[in-house]
Amino acid sequence: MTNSSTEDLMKTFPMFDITLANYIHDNAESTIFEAGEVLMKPGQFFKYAMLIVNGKVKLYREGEDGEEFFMYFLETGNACALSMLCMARNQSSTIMALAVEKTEVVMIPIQFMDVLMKQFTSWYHFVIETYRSRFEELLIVVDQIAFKNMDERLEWYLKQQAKSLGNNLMLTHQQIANEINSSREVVSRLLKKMENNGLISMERNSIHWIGR
Amino acid sequence: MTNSSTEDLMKTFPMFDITLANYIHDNAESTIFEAGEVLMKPGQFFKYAMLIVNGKVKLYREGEDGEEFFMYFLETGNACALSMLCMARNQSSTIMALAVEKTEVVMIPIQFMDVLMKQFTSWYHFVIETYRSRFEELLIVVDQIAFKNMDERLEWYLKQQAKSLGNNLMLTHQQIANEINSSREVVSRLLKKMENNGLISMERNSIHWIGR
DNA sequence: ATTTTGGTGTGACAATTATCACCTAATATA
DNA sequence: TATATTAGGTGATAATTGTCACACCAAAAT
Repeated sequence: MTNSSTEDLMKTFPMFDITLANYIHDNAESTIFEAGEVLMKPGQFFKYAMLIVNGKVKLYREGEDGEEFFMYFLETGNACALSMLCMARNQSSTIMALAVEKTEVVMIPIQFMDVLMKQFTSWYHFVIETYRSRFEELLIVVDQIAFKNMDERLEWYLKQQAKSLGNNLMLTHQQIANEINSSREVVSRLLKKMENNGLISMERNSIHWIGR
Repeated sequence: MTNSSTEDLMKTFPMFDITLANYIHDNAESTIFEAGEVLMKPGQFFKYAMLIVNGKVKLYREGEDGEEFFMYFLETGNACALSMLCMARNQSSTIMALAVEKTEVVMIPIQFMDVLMKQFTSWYHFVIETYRSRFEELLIVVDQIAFKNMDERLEWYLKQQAKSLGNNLMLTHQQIANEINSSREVVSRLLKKMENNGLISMERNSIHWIGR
């Protein structure tokens, strides 16, 4: 592995056994994705488990007509549950992962999974915790789209973005519309309401989250 | 354990180690839920991992006003990912599980989880496979509600039900409306269209799935 | 300096879905 | 048998969201 040392790995993934960190360091590749680069896109067969050593990644579900529906963030110390899922089934992915800032990813080739699973208890724990936490996030996404109207969904979306990216969000109305599967006009009108209610302030190309 | 023998367990969960099956048999309780009984409801703190030894269970996500949105089925040989999830966090559940037929459930108390995880590789594999497959199902649910209109969602819903419960579905329009978070009138009208298109036939209290 | 481009605002209208009112028919109960 | 209850059908209308048309303006490009 090129970029990260075993020590770096242990800092970001403190639940790892030292021998596990070494094993990963010896057998995985470290890749840097610049902001805006795609880590994983639909139709791609996936041969790696991905660990986020540093940075931030947005995960999207793809619609049949190429819509990109935002689901959740992966942050430093997270792993991509989907990459493991695709690997396990040797299936093409149905999601898109996008680096929102410069992101260092450790990519563990599929052939090492068996050894990792068999030899390292802490790897098992990590994989289970990864699934568990992504599962929880996905349940909240289901709540939002099953039970809530656009105004509440938009508010929740912005709150999530602000939590991960800070209160100054460089987003156009069109981008937001794409990510919540709505239309620019609807988003513009709802944002205007939110601004009137003092929940946000707006400028061209950016939204400042104030909150309640 | 009262009802099932170790041999029964091994038949339903062939990926289990024999020693694992024995361990579970010795330490878990077996419970029978009759059709219509609730296995797990929101607000309940969960102290067991649940394995479906026999029967069928419907999983719902609960809305704030008590709406019950259908997500997926658990069938013989499945486990409830959510029960593990709640246990792990000692959190109250936010889902509802309902037996749709007489169902035998093995309930493993939380205090045995650590031993299971540490001692039995086949238990680890099983838990991971459980999360993996439920995760996939949940992604498809997201697809449906994020991208599809009611007519397509209704068709998909009926197809799922028919696949699990057989082509003769004992469901009222009101029940269906509750499970897809719509209203009876909308469901009635859409079903009428589907009947005209030869996709289903209807009687009072039941729908016969024909398909394409 | 002028033009082009892209982001945003807004009214009019369309499509989808939800709600209300009221009806008929089948089934259950007194 | 008479009556109540529940399932289902249907038109009218409302609420939400999506689409179209077009205007305005700021930033970027020429």
